[in-house]
Amino acid sequence: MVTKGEDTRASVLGSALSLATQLGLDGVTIGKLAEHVGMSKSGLFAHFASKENLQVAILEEAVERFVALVVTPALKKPRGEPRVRALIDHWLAWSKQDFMPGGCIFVVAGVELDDRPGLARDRFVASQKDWLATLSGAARIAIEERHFRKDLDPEQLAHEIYSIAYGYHFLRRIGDPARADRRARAAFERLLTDARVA
Amino acid sequence: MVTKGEDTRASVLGSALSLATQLGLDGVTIGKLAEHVGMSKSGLFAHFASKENLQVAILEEAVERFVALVVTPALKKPRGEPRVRALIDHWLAWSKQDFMPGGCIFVVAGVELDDRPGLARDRFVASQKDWLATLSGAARIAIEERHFRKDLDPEQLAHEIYSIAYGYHFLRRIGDPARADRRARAAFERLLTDARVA
DNA sequence: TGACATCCCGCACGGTCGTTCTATTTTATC
DNA sequence: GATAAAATAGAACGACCGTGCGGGATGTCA
Repeated sequence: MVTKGEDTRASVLGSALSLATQLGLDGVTIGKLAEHVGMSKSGLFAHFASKENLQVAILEEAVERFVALVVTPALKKPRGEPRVRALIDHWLAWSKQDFMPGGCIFVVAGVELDDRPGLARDRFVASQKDWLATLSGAARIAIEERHFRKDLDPEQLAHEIYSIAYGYHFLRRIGDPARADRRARAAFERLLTDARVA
Repeated sequence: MVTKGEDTRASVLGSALSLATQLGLDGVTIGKLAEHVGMSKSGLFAHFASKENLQVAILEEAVERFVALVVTPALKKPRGEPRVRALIDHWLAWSKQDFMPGGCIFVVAGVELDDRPGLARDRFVASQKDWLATLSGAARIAIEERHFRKDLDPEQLAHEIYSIAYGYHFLRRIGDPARADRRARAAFERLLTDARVA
């Protein structure tokens, strides 16, 4: 059964996630968030007990959605290159989700939490390590399936996929988003072509 | 002649730049900055007249240093691939500069200014467009010099160099910085190898 | 319907924010 | 060394920050 409190908390987190992509994790103040969801500061605050907890909760909400929208669907694809491609495709779609009007929350969090030890940073770093492991794992499977070259370094591939996606996030804002999309896809194609067996 | 005011302003901007890489542009509050340089809030504030101006000034200081440390030295290298390589090498060194303890200021600014129209954002976007133009220009010259393939898309190459560098910035923080460095360099090598004439 | 737990609000607290005054000190010029 | 100009300090402002407390509203279940 879903209590009223859990319900409120979930919808607050949805708004908080959206706000965080635009204003940063620090920019999501209790006051602004409360106004945004039509609650009092203190009423909202009671759900999280501290701002740091709120930030961690935002990250956990984001990870949950990321897994649901990117990782899980890709795992249903056949092992090997198709699964790697699915991860990439869903990832590109991810940073355009409506609930993240300011772009990928992990990019935002990465910059902010960089130099700030604490629970939020720990949670973020763990999520990114997980994600890199997922990427390199999929690449390793593609090698096993003989889709990719035997001498391919799966972690290097994961690193480069990660870079292109993060670069995409920035370049989309500087120039024409459609062009950035095309260029990112072209970069991925070059990457995959290079990874395939000769 | 250098007046006292110009001198103070310059040293304040140096501190502000350092702080901004760790706390973000918004995180550089007048109070913290004043304490950091041993001045009063109001005395410091008089130099910039508004926080937005301060942020723009920080960006201009950063651009100036970037040109001096990355662009200008590379322009002294021979046209073609050597110059492209120099741009890349100096760029990697750039984000490790002592005066940017929190990493590349442009990455930080990019995330923060994303959704915030204003002078600071305008200044940032202009700087990044300039930089992309410099990169693709160097690539175009390398094509003319027959170092790179004739059918190479210089803007695509610029886009990919940009992505690898920005990805490097993030990956350096998640795992082992030395490993991130090696992987970024490997990615660049692959990029250049692919760009060369067959 | 009554009892009780949960949820939420109003209010207040000490701090810090950006910014604006006025006054004082320091610097540059003759 | 006098004087005008520039640089800095001090105190104050209204606004917002994160956070705690006490009580009223709302939901849950016998």
